[in-house]
Amino acid sequence: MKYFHEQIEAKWQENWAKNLTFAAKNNSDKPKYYVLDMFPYPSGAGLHVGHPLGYIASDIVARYKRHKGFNVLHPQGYDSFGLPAEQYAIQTGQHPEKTTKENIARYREQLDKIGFSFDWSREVRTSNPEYYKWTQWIFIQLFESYYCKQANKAFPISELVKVFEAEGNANVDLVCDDGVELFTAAEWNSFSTEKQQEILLQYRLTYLAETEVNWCPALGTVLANDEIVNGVSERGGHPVIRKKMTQWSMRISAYAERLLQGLDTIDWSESIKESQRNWIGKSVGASVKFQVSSSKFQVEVFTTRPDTIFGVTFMTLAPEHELVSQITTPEQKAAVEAYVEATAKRSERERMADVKTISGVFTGAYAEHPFTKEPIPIWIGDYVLAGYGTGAVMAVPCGDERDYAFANFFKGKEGMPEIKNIFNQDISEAAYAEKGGFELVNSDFLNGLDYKEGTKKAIEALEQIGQGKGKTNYRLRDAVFSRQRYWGEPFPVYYVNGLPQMIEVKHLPIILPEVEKYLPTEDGQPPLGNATHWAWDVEKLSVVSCQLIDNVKVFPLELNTMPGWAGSSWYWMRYMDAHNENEFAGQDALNYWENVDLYIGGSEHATGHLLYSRFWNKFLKDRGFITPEEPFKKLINQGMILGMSAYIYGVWVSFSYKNNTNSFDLNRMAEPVERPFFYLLSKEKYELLIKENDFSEIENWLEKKYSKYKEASQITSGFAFSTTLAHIRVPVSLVNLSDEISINELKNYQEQFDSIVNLNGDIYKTGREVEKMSKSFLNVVNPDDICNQYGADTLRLYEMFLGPLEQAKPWNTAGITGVSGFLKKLWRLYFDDNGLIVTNDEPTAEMYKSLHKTIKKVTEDIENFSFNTSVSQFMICVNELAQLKCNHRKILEPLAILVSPYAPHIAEELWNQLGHEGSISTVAFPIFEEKYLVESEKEYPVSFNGKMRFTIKLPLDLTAAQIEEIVMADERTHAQLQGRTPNKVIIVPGKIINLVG
RNA sequence: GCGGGUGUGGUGAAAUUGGUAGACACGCCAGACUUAGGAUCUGGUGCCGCAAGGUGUGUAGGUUCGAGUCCUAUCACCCGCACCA
Repeated sequence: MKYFHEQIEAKWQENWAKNLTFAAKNNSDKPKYYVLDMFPYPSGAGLHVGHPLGYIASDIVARYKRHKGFNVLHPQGYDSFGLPAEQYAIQTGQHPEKTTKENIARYREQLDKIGFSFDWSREVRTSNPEYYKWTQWIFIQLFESYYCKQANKAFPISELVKVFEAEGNANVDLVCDDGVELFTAAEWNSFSTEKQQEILLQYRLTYLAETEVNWCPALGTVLANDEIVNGVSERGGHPVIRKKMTQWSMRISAYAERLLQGLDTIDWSESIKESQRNWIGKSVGASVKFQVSSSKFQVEVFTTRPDTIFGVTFMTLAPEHELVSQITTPEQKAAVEAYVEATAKRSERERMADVKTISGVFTGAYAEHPFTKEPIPIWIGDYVLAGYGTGAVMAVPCGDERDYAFANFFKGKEGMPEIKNIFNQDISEAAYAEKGGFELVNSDFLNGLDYKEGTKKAIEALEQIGQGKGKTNYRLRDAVFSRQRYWGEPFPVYYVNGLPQMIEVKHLPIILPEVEKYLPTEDGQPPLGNATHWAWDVEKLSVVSCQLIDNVKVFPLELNTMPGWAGSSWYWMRYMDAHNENEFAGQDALNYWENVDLYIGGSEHATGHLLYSRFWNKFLKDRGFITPEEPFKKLINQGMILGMSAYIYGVWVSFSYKNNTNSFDLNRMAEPVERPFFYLLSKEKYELLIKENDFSEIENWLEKKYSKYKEASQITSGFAFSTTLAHIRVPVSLVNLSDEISINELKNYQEQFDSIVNLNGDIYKTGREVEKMSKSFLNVVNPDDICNQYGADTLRLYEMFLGPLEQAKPWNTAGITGVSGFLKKLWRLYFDDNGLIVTNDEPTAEMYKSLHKTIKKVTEDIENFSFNTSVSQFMICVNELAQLKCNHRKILEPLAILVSPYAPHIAEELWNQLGHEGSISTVAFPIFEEKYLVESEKEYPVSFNGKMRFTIKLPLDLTAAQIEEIVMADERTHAQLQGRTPNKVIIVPGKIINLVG
């Protein structure tokens, strides 16, 4: 009986689906284990072999935990709102829902082929109204909450109203917008409802405010900071500009400290934690207020070096700073305005690109030093960022490189005084930016102090005169939550007199309306502006036609939609109780599953999804909906699987000639002149050509071949070839396991390869290079193809065998024969040509040893997520058992269970063929027993001065003295020592023997 | 510039945490069986050397009886952040 994966795998996949083998129960006597994959965005391109890597790893853990007696939750779903489907809709007019459904169907088909043990009965799709109903609900909860700094948690906004009614807002310590006005209880109670609403908006955890946002004109939408990479949009790479817009934001900054502290409690990789710490960007220092001379204005700055307060030489404001226009003197007005305008025109990217160019303008205004009362000139400069701190700095050139460079650049100009040095250090060449190794001088009451003492004392003094205080600043900004897109969750919000009103929870979901076009409207409204039925009737309590809007009973609905990360910021909770119609998940289910024990996904979500998810989790905890502080206890980032692009090498040859007056491109002329063609060279030859820059061979060949042209076309002069070296990617699907490609096949494949000329026959050996796996690089390997040819079990084993899960590694299909052969070998332990050969004989000690070695290793490996070494161990074990001619049930039954998390289909089949009913998936995992590994002898390595010379087999119960005696008597020892006596003999029983001297 | 990570055969990678470096595979070489081989099986394969032997984990030092593993310095590459005050 031979091993045919085709028959086995389809059979078991059907069996699992039919019997709901992997459906998890929400109550059980077993301990729970929740293992989750980052759910995919179903793109039109389908899966390549890189995508399932993490799913295979998590599936092994899920299956292993079931064997170990856990009640395992291992769900899967789709992050199905998002930009690509919408872009496609704009191009084709197809509803994104349609393409999304098609893509999901294709994903599901591909996933099913790999034999995952997902509990599909809990599938979620973020674009389903039953799901986004609860995304809308969470949004409302955030709106109805505020954050108390003292209690360090969120509370219902209704409680804040009570506080305002009783005592106003002067004594509350809450996270809110900058510059909220102070009021007493009496004032609050006298305010109109509208005014009260406006004030509350400044405290809510999701709020509507005019803020400076990242506007991407090409995508027609705003983007959050984490959606911008190097100044351009993450999707599509379009430029992004700063723009003031009224947008929904999430007050994630309220959670900055908890998001930072929480990192110490979770088992994530150091690099992801570091990314998050970086993103949160905590810095401790002080805020200092400078009075602007002869005016009512104050400039507030944030500094991490309050100890250098006496070194302040000037101040710099960001060009966007609101005080700029108010403090600039008439003489400087023109120059300042020109500078501000020039800065505004530059994109974020341009500004980032040239950080070395120093620019700035003096405003003409002066501030007063808080202690010396000396005048300090106020400048503007684009090295100061509007978005960080207060958008203003106190410049201390002696202690900061940027201030130093700025001061030197404008040295001698109006408004730029001599640099003040407050360190007992030389600053003639550069600033002294260290936080140690100095003593403060020229600093009045700070003289003689160091950084630590100086900082402390400076803050105390500033507090005394009311011009500063200790402050912790975070780089983390509130997250913009509106998108001017169609394919996202609609907000459950309508507007009365421009003020947002929440729709009552019982009327959710507010379903995404149909639109004619997915583009923005002509007057620049978001796509939902195209909807005809998009107004809220407060009497009928339903969505009605926009024509009925009267702003009395019928009001306009919000036209923005939520960003892509909304739906993914809580989905792990929905899996716990995926069909609950009354709650986002039931209390019992939430209490039972708590949070995710193991989360596997890509590191590209380090600062986006993973930060937002932690934020929502903490919020829902604060409001008493859930109990865990963190959503994902352990996180593993699988490494990227890279592609092996195939290249052909050669020269592009094209022709041109000149007659007396005109230059012609012969390629454009009618026959008989040929088109440019690609003349193939071997990779070695190509590299040699590049090195030596010698084209004579090709040119000679061309000269010969085309001499007839010269005659035929009667061109006597100016006929020329141009040759350009190039290497071109070819589809890896056409390349065989020996890297060879048929030129004919390639020509038939695509027109662009038509012009290839190969003088060495039809077969060409391509060069391989490791690159990102991508459709555009023609190097995508499809898991379906691997499953069809080698089987899902082989694919699973090979993906794990490639190397450590977290490492990036190239995919090379050629190597798959190793694991494919292993499965065949495994099968042959159980079957020969005539059928089952398993016996009930008692296995030998060696067979037990091989098995238990494997039990030990595989158990440890799975616990340590070291899947590649498990596969090696399986191979070792099967090789040994084959050598031992082992066909003993007592060995082969446990072996099938050991293999089953990795290669579940073959394991099920073997289990059944061994006469068991039902699935192997919950059979107890074999237990390692030390007794089978106990050895009586050891092959000792004998070293002389640390160099291993020979080995000697000795009983393990010998003492060191006995070993020494035997070794010293050995002939080979005498040969090595050549009469010398060792100075020292080191013997570690059971390990090593080393003779020194 | 700051932070995180990685350097081991022709290739992917192992190494019980200080104890025989290169397990397990791919590839390659030789052989067997075959009409055939991209099937199967056997043996070999770090490098130099016919061999004895020498040498070898990015580089240079150090600790140790013994270092891929620990310490110091240094180089290269990858990832993240970056005028963050």
